Amino acid sequence: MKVPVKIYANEALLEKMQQDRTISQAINVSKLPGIRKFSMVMPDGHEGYGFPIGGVAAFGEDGVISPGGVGYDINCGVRLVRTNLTMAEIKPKLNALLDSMYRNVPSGLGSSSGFRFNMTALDDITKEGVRWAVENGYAIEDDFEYCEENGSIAGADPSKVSKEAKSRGGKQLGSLGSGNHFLEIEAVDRVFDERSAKRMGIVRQGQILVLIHTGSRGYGHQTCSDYLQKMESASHRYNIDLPDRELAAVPVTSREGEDYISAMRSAANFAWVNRQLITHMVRKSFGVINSDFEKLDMKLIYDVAHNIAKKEEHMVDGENQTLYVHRKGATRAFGAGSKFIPQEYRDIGQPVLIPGSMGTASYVMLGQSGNDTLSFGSAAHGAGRFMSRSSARRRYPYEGLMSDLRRRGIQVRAASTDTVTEEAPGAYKDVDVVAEVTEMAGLAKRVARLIPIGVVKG
DNA sequence: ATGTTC
Repeated sequence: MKVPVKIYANEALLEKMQQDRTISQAINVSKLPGIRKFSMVMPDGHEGYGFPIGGVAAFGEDGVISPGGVGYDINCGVRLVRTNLTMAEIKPKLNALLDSMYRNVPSGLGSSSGFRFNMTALDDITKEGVRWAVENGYAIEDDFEYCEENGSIAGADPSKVSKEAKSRGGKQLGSLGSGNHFLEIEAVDRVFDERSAKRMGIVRQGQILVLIHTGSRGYGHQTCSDYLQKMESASHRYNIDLPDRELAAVPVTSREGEDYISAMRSAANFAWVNRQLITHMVRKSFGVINSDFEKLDMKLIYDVAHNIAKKEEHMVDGENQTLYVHRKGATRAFGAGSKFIPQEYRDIGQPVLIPGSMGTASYVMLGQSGNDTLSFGSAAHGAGRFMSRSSARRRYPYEGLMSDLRRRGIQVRAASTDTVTEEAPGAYKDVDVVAEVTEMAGLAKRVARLIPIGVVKG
């Protein structure tokens, strides 16, 4: 090990991590060339491909970049949109709203969207990200302001993305996908920090918000696969000693490394535009509540990436260093004062969105000052899976699960019964515990707890 | 996560 492994957990979360390969995977990561300070696991960590999910690792310019440290779903992430509606106003129209959202936003495995972009347009989109969406009428100016990286990460080069990735992804831009991806109608359940909540336009208990969780679909998946394959042989060529072949990695300064970074950034912009197009359709869907949805104040609160590697400056051994921070199932969580936080939030910290599993709470948090030293400014990304998909399917039969959710006041629209059972609340860790541990560790602090009243799933 | 073993 070149650096220690640091795990943020309480006893129960740690015990769970000890039952799969989470910790041995974090140890493997700690052996990679050029790693700085720690190989880390966030409180929601569990076993993943090569790197643990919930893993954070930063490499210097003498170090490596690894697709396994980003994940298959490049820039999988979450965005939160507010409304000025209350629970009482929306309740009578909730079914119509969910039907409208389910109709307007294609979901499910292999789903394609109603948008059609040719290859030139797709390349422009992945170069420019949300800036393209603003210029083409799919976003308002504020949407750009309230995305991490403005939803437009620099250095994307779609010529480094395969034709296959483009042809898979092109028809999927503006679709939700499957697995744990969702659209959720949330009601504010509890506010922990009124001043900060107000800054985000969260002003009362029972206020309705919309949470959108999806990523780069087949475009990012194919890009990850392509580069894992290329790097497997390249890793050997650069004499990188891999403790696990799933950790395929190359020097950040190598041709293969630079190509992957350019392709990954293209996929990241794809994901931001995907969440943006879905936002556009969600806003339109609210037409069933008010024919003029612009009266509903549906502003973007924030959009975070939780599967990405970012070039950032951090203090290491008393000097400012350029690092490639891999966050896989982990959220950037910069504290107050960072110039990378929108002006409106700069004195309170970067919003961190922690979605729970279907039917459980989600959290709005803020990056804490001092987090930079602790975790390169990172926090958890969700509840974290507790049970395998197959176990969840066996344990939670569809009909019983649906009636249980209905009893708790949660309406569900889903493309697949298997997806619903695989995503049963019991298949995940307790998000309340993850949020509490994240706060106690000094990574991010709780601002608001949200509870779902309507869910659209793939 | 994913045209879920192209």
